[in-house]
Amino acid sequence: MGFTQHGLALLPLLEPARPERADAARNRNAIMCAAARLVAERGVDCVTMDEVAGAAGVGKGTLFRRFGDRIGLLRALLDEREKDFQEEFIRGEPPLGPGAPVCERLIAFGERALDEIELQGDLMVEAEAGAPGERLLHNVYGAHRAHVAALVRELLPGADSDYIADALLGTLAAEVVIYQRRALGMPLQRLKDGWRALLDGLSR
Amino acid sequence: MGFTQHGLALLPLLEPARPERADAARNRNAIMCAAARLVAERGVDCVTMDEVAGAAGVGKGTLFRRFGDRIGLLRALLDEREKDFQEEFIRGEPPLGPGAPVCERLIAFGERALDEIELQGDLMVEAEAGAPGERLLHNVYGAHRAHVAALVRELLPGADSDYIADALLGTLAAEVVIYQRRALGMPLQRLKDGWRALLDGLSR
DNA sequence: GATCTATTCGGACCCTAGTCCGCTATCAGC
DNA sequence: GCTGATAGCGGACTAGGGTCCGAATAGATC
Repeated sequence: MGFTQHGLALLPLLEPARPERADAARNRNAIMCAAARLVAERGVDCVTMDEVAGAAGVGKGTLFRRFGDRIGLLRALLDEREKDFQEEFIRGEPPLGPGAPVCERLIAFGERALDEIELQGDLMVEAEAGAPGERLLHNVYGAHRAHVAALVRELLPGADSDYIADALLGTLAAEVVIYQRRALGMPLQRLKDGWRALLDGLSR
Repeated sequence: MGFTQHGLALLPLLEPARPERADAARNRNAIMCAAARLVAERGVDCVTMDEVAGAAGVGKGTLFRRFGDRIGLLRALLDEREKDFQEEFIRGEPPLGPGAPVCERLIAFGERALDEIELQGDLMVEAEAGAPGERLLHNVYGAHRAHVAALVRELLPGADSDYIADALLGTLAAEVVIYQRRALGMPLQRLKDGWRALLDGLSR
């Protein structure tokens, strides 16, 4: 497994003026590989930062310098797939990407997001669980929000698209989806149907 | 300020068989008064459990024995008002209580919930920020969910009322509302209008 | 290759939530 | 009142996240 530089998720952000030093890059890679392995082996909530540092063969200071905090590290682990997702809904094929009818794109967006949670929900829940409100201020939420709001603006020209975007994205928060899937035992398909019904209801 | 026994929020829960011992009741009261005072003075995120214990004149063990954890203490602080809220929407006057048209009741529910967040949002955010998903498993969410789902079931007989309840309550999560109010600067009235529009959209 | 500076490294340290268990106070029954 | 079982108390202790700063290293410049 190989990881590239940058821990951000919004697309074409300017790279740092000076490239990262060789030892720093080596360590970043070692840390992310170790973290990914430990998380896969033991589950995200049974991995401490000390263990990650130990497994990567670096000191704790290095770990925190690179990733800021635990949440930062987890987000970095999710970053690759998130970039793919963003690429798909911004420039990818319909129905997720441009070209399909707006309502179809929204449906596809939700279904894709639910699939992603199905795949790495635990990690996402933990990564969202930082300081209260932090996830909402982060790039990932911002990108999703901007995308959904833009589509809603097309779909319902008079409506408060920003508010509706938050409302819709609320149903796709990993915490909520995991609760519905595990605690309530709702099948994935039911959530997809519900999402579609929500959009149908709003656009009718 | 005086606080009564019990830390739960769902309505007529059976009281413990044997009433709490006198010293325990005294300590509970001292702790809650101290906690309420410290939170009011310094803001909820600047109060540690040690400080609360110190200010209440009890040991740390007592604090944790009574309230389980930090979240438990904060929830207990919110409990009185939450009980009032539940009383209002279950047995109170219309439009919040029974008697008004279902849609009106839902609108009133959301507006009341938003007002509550306006009043003690910080505390609520912090109290919701426990282990991921914990808030959803708690009595308070359960009670709100049951209420909203029941109303939705009446309003839209064919729909997936449980799913819709989660979707609607997502917009009333303290974390989201605080984000909209503070980070995005949305006025409270805009959130109330948005809530109403959401319900109009769904019931149309 | 020597030198110099900015960047990075790493582990000792701090803070706070939460646990544990021997000691103490309460109160029901006598 | 006395007494014994039971519930409650409290502070020393642990664990894990996050900080700090002197030491070490990369890599640009000469």
